[in-house]
Amino acid sequence: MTDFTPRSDFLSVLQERGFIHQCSDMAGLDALAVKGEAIGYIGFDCTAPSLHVGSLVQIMMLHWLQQTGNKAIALMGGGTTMVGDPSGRDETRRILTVEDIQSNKRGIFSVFSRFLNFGDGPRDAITIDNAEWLTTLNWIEMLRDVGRHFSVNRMLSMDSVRMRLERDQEMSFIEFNYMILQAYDFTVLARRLGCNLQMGGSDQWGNIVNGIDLGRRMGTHQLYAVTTPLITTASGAKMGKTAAGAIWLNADQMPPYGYWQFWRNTEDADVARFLKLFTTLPMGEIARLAALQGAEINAAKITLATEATALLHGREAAEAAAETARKTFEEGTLASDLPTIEVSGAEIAAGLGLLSAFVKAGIVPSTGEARRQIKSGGLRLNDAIVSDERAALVAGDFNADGIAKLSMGKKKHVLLKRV
RNA sequence: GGGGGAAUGUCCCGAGCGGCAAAGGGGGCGGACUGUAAAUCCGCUGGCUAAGCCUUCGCAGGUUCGAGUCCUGCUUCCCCCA
Repeated sequence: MTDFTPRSDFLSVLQERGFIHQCSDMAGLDALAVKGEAIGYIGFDCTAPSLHVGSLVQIMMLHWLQQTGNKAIALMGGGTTMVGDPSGRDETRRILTVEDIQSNKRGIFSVFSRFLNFGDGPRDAITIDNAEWLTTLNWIEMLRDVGRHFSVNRMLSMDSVRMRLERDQEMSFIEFNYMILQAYDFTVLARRLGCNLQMGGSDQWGNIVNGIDLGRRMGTHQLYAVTTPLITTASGAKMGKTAAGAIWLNADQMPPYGYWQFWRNTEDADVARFLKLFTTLPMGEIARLAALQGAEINAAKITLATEATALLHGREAAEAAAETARKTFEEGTLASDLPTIEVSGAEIAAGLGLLSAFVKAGIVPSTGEARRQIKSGGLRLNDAIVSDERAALVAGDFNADGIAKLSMGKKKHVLLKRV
């Protein structure tokens, strides 16, 4: 961003932590935030049962908005999800059923309570679903009150539309309307709740500015926009897509240990940036951690992992994950809260093959894959490399507590528990 | 409505004279080197009761000893004309 020096805590924090990609009017917004009068919202799609790390920057922004004495609104896109945002997509989104959207909404909301304090007080965060007003809209009224303010010429020139047209890709009318609905949301929130700020990812800039524009034409108070940069890793990959798939925020889809590991494996070059964005550690502490060199930077990664996990899953779960990792990687001993799979004594007595055991543990998808991994020396039983693909588990492979450890590579470990 | 083109290994892109478990990438996984990092190098990347068997090239039939490849019909998508 520019050299503007904000006076408000809100914009100061966002600026020094690297949240700001674009802002419609820093000075104007700053003046509101100084008085604690910024009322900002971010819309969240309900296309999946859980948000993933990609939305975390946005959530952190709402968190800071509230922490710095302003009001935060989490808008659930129950209505807009029925339409589908074409931004950043080169294909039409799958149309979800209303039931799917409802259950997705519940899953997503469970995450917000970790980052925001909800309630009825003036500084409490609130959540609201745009289905509330979008589903009852009257087509003719909508055209007269809102549609007249939109220029199709300009809509056609928007990135999300233009790209589709240039590539000769289909864009349905329903998607074409998405930006109108999002702009309309902004004005509804402005009128109902006094909302004056919309935040979002950089891909939302066009949609947000449309909302500001519509607000002006429809006579709301002045509205503002802030967008975050697209967060990629230093090697250019999008955040949150890894080997195993997306990094979900809901614990049932990504347990705290896995979440901790995700942050622990951050690239060197990303550590400082991520500490600023995804933890609430003071800037001084972050500067100290960022100065670490070479192998010492691992200490910073551990802090990053624990702090980020604590924000989402609580301090206790984060410490437990850190301890599990310490035992597993530094001591090479058994940590009891690694993922555990139970097997019956009878099954073992019958001669459970190692190949099947690895499949059962969910480490490999098929025995074929297990065989391949054995050939390249990737599988281990109790830390000993498995070389015989015909081997079977025997009683001696289990320790006194009836536990055997199966591993693939350095990072994947699963315990087998005999019951 | 008329004419033309496309669909391939269930991650993606993409070659494929009738003998094909099917070239090559990307991505991913494992190994070496390291620091649970990056970069680099090597290997692997349909399933199984595994020297064998089974299932894959949009769907359904057909020709053939043998079909991803040829023929017929269908579905979906794209382009041009109206």
